[in-house]
Amino acid sequence: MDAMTRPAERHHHLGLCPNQKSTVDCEHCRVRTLSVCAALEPDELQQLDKLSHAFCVNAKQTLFEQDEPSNNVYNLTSGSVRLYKLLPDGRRQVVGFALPGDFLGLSMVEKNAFSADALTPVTACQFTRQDFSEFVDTKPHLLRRLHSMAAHELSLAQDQMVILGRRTAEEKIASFLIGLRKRWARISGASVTIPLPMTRQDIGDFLGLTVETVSRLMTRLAREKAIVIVPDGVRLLDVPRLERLAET
Amino acid sequence: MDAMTRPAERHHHLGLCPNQKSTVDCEHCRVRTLSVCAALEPDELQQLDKLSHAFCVNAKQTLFEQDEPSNNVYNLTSGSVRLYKLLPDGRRQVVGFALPGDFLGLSMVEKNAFSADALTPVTACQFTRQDFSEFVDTKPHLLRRLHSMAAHELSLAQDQMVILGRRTAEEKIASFLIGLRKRWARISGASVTIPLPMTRQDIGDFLGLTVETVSRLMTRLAREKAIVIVPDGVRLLDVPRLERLAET
DNA sequence: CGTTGGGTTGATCGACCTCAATAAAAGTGG
DNA sequence: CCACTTTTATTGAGGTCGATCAACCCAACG
Repeated sequence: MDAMTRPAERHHHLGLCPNQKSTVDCEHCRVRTLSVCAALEPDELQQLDKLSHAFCVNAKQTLFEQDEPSNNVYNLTSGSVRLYKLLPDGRRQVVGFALPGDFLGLSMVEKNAFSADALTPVTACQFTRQDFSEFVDTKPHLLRRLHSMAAHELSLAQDQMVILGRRTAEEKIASFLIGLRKRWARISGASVTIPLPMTRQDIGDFLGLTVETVSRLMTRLAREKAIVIVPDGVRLLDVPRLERLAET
Repeated sequence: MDAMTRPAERHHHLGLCPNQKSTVDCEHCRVRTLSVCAALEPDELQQLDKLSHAFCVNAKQTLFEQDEPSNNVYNLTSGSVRLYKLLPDGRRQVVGFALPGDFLGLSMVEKNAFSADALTPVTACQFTRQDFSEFVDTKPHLLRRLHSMAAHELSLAQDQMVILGRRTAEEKIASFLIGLRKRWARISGASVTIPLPMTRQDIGDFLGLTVETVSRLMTRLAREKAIVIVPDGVRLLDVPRLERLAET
């Protein structure tokens, strides 16, 4: 899978950001049909492209931080991003992982509700919030699209509330794997091997568990032949069993 | 507080729905400035009013159910509503409580993502999803408003993820009380006494706790003079302390 | 009245956390 | 390429917070 090549990219030295425009051409953009751009006609796509800045960072770089003014919005074209909130005492809650095609800044509010940093090298189309907001004002169908993506995000957040509030550790892990599999499938097609660009700590902070619990349960699922742990990813052997654990 | 009069209304016999239109007149609607209607000009308000059906149910009645086609959307004018998801084995996660001014059906999708039932007698402006959706299509600024309300919902959902994933039981209770206080303040002005139209079980299902834990911690906060438990509500004595427990 | 639903309280249990050690992998500099 | 550090992952032993199980109270209501 294309997605599985990313771990290699990790080895770029920090600061050596690949010297490329994030998309040479919106027409041939690999994530166009997944992203907010799916709502646009060719001519509109061109107009929007004029406002776009190629954006590109290496792993571990910060895109933006919680409570800071949100000057930019991003349409992610490759790589993955961790979205999280910090409590004053350092506890962390990961509120989501952004994958190619995802839009950061859907709500177009003044301040960032969370921090975002790159888990892998990331490319994106960047817009100033102002530019993007003004463009949206001239294209009601784009606003519709934005709204429907926000509605989808809300639905995912509510599913996550069920997972956090009412599921056991094992069910949380299974739900996480099944959910991620579904998201990768939209992007790069169905596969039993799914990339895990995030650390165990990140997974724990997403599921309300400790690193140790995540590690133990992944090991146990592997011992019981439900999964195989591979470098930077996981292979799902017994999808039905995982789905049973995760079922709504 | 007006809101505190609701518990008395609870004693209406089921089936005896108060015989009144939910709002005689949009112009004088008490929740207009809070609700989706705030985006509308007087003439638009009139147009929308033509599509509206007065909706009115008693406590414990169902508004709509998870996974059913969402034929209607609602603009809540009085009362409160429990929104929840059920797992196949009966575990329940309350994903939110809707209060006057809240809109149910923000995302305008085909199927309900959760069930909703009245905690108190409820009045609302009801629209068919079709009617409302078509109306929205003619009013981009209304779509903007809808989107901004959805963005706000998303933000609340993410805050709830932090509460569910990374807070202790005591912090959960404090966050819940402080959060609800803030919401009631928007509706009926600041007050130290906040109505709790929901049961301890509902609070537990919202916070990922059992009834017993909710009860124990409320009792403890009361014993320590942080709150006073009153019929169908709570009086916050030591707001600073609760805010410290709840702080972001 | 008896029944029912909601709330409180106590005793006990266990899932997950904490603390600690080790292992494995990735980055760094000579 | 090899030593060294740093980061991430795994595993074990023991503790704890909140769950479970059970009893009881009380107000509402038929």
